[in-house]
Amino acid sequence: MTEIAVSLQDGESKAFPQGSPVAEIVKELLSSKQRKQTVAVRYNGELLDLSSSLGEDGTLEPISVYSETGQEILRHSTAHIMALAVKELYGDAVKVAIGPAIEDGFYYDFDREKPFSPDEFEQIEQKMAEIVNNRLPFHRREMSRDEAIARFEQHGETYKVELLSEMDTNTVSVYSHGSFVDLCRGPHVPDSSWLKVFKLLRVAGSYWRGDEKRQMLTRIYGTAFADKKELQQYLTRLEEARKRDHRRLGRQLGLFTIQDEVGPGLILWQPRGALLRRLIEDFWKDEHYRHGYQLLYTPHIARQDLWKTSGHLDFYGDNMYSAMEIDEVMYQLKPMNCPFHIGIYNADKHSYREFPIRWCELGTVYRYERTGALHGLMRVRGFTQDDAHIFCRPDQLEEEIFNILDFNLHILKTFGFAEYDVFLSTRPKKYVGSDEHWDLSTQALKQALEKKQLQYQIDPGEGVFYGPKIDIKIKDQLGRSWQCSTIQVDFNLPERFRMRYTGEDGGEHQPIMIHRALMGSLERFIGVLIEHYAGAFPLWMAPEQARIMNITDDQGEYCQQVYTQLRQRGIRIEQDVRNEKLNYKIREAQIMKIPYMLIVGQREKEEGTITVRKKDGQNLPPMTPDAFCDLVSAESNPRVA
RNA sequence: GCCCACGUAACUCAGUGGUAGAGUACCUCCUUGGUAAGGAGGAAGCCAUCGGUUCAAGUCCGAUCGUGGGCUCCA
Repeated sequence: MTEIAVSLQDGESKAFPQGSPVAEIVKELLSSKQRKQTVAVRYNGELLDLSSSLGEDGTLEPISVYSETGQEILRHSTAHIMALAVKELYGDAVKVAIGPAIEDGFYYDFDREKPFSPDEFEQIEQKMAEIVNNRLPFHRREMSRDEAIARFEQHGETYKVELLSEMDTNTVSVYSHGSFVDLCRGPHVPDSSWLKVFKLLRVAGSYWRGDEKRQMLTRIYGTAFADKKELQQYLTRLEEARKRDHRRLGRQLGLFTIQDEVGPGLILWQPRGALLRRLIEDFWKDEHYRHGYQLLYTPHIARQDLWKTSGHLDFYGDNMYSAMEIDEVMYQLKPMNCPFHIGIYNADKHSYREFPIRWCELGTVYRYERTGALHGLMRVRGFTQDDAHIFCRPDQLEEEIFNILDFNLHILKTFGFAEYDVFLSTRPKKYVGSDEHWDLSTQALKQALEKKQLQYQIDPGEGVFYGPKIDIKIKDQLGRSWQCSTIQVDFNLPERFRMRYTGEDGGEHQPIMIHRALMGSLERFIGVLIEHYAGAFPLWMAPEQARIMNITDDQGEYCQQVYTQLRQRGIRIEQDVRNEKLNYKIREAQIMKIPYMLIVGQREKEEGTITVRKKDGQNLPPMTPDAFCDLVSAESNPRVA
């Protein structure tokens, strides 16, 4: 007999024949209850819905386990079951911290003398499966904060006690399942039998409350899904993401290498990567010329005194490399380009009529990053910023910021990024400059954002020491966010370096300085680009646009001839005249993600043509090399791409 | 920097204390083949580095360097 079973979180359960109006039943059941509860709805024992939240107005919202909320509940409950399993296995040797659901899964932080190792996953998973099979109910209870503190203290759960003692509510909710009681807001599934599909993924260290001065805990990450198929899809997605990891593709496509001998976080650009970078740089320079910028070049080191004047030594010293002595004077590697641009400014007297002055530079800087922070191209120790500094009058500030935002979005769009997160970062704890200046510049950034009609979030206290900033973050394939663009107002350096201009009134005034980078750093930006395109770059930045290949040795000479012709016309072409089968050559070109393969056999040689095979496998009708040139030039302009 | 894992040929990886392995790439030869891997042979490794345990260490232990996943920090 088919039936619907509805179980409430407090353990009560009722069955009804199929066809019963589920929402009505649940509503009726819940109407006699005091609090919001999660209820499970099963058809023939199969889990169908997580229903929850009898709202204030008495309406019922069913929650599917496939919905975002449903998944979150599943995962959160799985985290609790994992904690229970761990407690049952290791008892008082383990203290629990926190265990939330996160994007794609959950984690739980534990404090244990010997950190967990993945070798223990099997044991824990087995225990979890056991608990799931026992259909252990989740019971929600409310108690006073003091009672809860007493309870957790008794069990030695000091982390929970710390959390509780900082809460300002009098009543808290706890969930119990078996021997494990956890401080938790809920909601949870009614019982553990809901949690069929889960997997522990990895262990990681994490500081208690995210504070590196506090206890290092062991975090176990896992995930849970409504069914096996969903889990499988998730694992497949991870695998796909791994395939487009820029470190893997960087190796495969011959773009860059990082070698122990040279040092961590220092990039060696291989010929193809160097070409890709040059194409990006050329485009960047060209666009800056069009947008009224002038290009600068500055050195990599400067006297230490310069960094004292700029305040970098005080505020950024931990990230700078040690000084070197040259002719009894101390010098240091630059972590930023700004002081040099200011030096160029101060080389001349300036008038308000020149403003805004827009100076840009692809400036290579060196910053000490802790080893654990390094990550492929994304986080390195030596990198090239696409830096610029704009000097203007206060009345030009807002408009200039607006212009930069506009330019910024144009550049990102050309590179194929239409989605990003925008943040406005405000005054940090460690800062220079007056509060008045900070407020003024924060306001200008805000207004420009609003005028540009950009959605943004406020990142409180995340500004640089010398000013507030707008950051634009791009997401990589694994969903990690990388800050690329940054626009920063600075009232500080102009003051420190006594920058001046002559105003309309003939008096001396101080210019406002804006720092900005659009791509952030070439290294990181290219890293994001590699993952974004999975290495298959658009024609305008593909290091190798075409590869010509002969079928037999007979066409070797013809191949060479066409190759030379196309190269002279500026096509980025390579030739493959090895004694290999065509299949083999195509396969290799395909793996290298080359947009066009030009095939020449006997037929083409006789007709003076080439056969063009596109990356997607499509063949174009035979054409002359000249016709191909026209085709490529039309397609390889970034401004129309 | 902190926690865990890892480091073997150019690359991807086997190798659970007893003579160092595979596939790919590379070199030579055969093959001249029309849209994603033709065949045969060859060369290639101080098993990251340093120290220890052992009759014996790629394998066990420690340190250092590096990498990966996180935490913290950040373009």
